[in-house]
Amino acid sequence: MCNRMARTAAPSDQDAAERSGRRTGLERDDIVAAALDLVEREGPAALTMRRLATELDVGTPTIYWHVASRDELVAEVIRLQSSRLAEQPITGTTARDRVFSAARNVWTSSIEHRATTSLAHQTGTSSLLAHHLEAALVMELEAAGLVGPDAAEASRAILITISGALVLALRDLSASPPGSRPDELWATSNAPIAAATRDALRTEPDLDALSAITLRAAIDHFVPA
Amino acid sequence: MCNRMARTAAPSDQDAAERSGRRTGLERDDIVAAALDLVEREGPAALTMRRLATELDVGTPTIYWHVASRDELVAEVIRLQSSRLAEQPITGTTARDRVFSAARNVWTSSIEHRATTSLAHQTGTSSLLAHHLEAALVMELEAAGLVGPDAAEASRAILITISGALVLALRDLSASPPGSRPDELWATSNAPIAAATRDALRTEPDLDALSAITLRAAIDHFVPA
DNA sequence: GAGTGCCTATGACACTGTTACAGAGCCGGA
DNA sequence: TCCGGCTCTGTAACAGTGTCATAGGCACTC
Repeated sequence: MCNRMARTAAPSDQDAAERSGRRTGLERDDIVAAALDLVEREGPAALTMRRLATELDVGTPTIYWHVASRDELVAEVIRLQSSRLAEQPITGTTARDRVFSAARNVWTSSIEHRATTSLAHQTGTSSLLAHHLEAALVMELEAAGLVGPDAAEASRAILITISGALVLALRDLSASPPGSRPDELWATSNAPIAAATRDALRTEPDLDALSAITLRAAIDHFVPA
Repeated sequence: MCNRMARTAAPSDQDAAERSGRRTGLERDDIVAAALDLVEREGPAALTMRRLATELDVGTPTIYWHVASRDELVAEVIRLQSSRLAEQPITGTTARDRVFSAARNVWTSSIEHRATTSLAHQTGTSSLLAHHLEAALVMELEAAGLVGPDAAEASRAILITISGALVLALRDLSASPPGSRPDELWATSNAPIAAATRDALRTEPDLDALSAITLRAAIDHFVPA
């Protein structure tokens, strides 16, 4: 027992300079940054300890010296991405518009970095990823007059709407086995449904618009005008 | 080339009797049923080909003779569970109440069989799992006066609401690494938020109630009274 | 009895996360 | 100058995973 778990605490910034002539200069932050880059480039499945080690031209145990486990690495990757996403501009003049804008920031950035979003989703760290943007959303809710449990409830309802739409938007239809894609299901279904409805259900939805509409509905319900 | 992929088509029911004295009588349906049972008992992670083979007192290749791959097995498990979930009673007199009841059936059955729901979620087969209940929902939407794209849009918005709440309800907080749980995040956050709001965000939400409220909001917006 | 198909076990391959161990390179002190 | 110790890294391995090539057994038909 001795080594690992180093630098789990915060103070790891000022010593970056004096440690100049270490070995390879490989730092925890470098590993996390490389991991995030790898995920963004080649998807969540590419984030393998060996693969990441190869990317850094290093052995796998080296990574384990800086990071306790893959789970912790993933959490750190999500944390980094979360901080990069912070501080997005919120537009609008009315309270509802500003809340919508703040919520929309979560959606757009999740879609733009879908690989990282999927990774967070798979590892149950979505709340970590969205935390900064969620804080901005809560601030707008308070500005709209909601405080305490009301603000929490509205915030959660809004995020439920977004993450539900993300589930649909991020799933990989090409990876699902034949016969389990929605359009096939509706095509072979014998439910007593109008042909027009069936056709509508078979077409790929415009999730960007659908997400916006559902979001509006939630905001109109929870945020006072 | 020869064997596998057997019985991928439908006609596999009437020959169940005449094949009485085969070998062990192990059938594709038995494997799928055992897999579903295993998942319900010990969670999605327990569904391993070797584990399932041991459960059936059989070698792994035997499973691969009946089933092409793990993905196909999972799809079949979800399909089985979906058919078991079908035909749940819908209550209510008004159109909106009946739509709410149909949508609520998806929620309650997903929560009751959370292991299977998680499995479907992880493998991107959620639409397969919910398909029968979704069909019932669409029928109620048509009864409420929505047809074609309108019905499809309302159906999707409602399912977005439910699956979003399920994402929150099914995540395993104990598995997430320290520092990434929502209550910790809000405790350490320095966002300019009222203390009451922060406290509310730190408490575990009543997702059952929250899901119902958000669902009501969506229905009120999409389904005419 | 011989042959043909259906079904099954043995054993292996490539891959994953993780770690025990041995050893480099640099630091401070004697 | 040497030397111990700390920090970091490579080699090799363990226990898992999904998947498959191969060989064989069983029940049936001719």
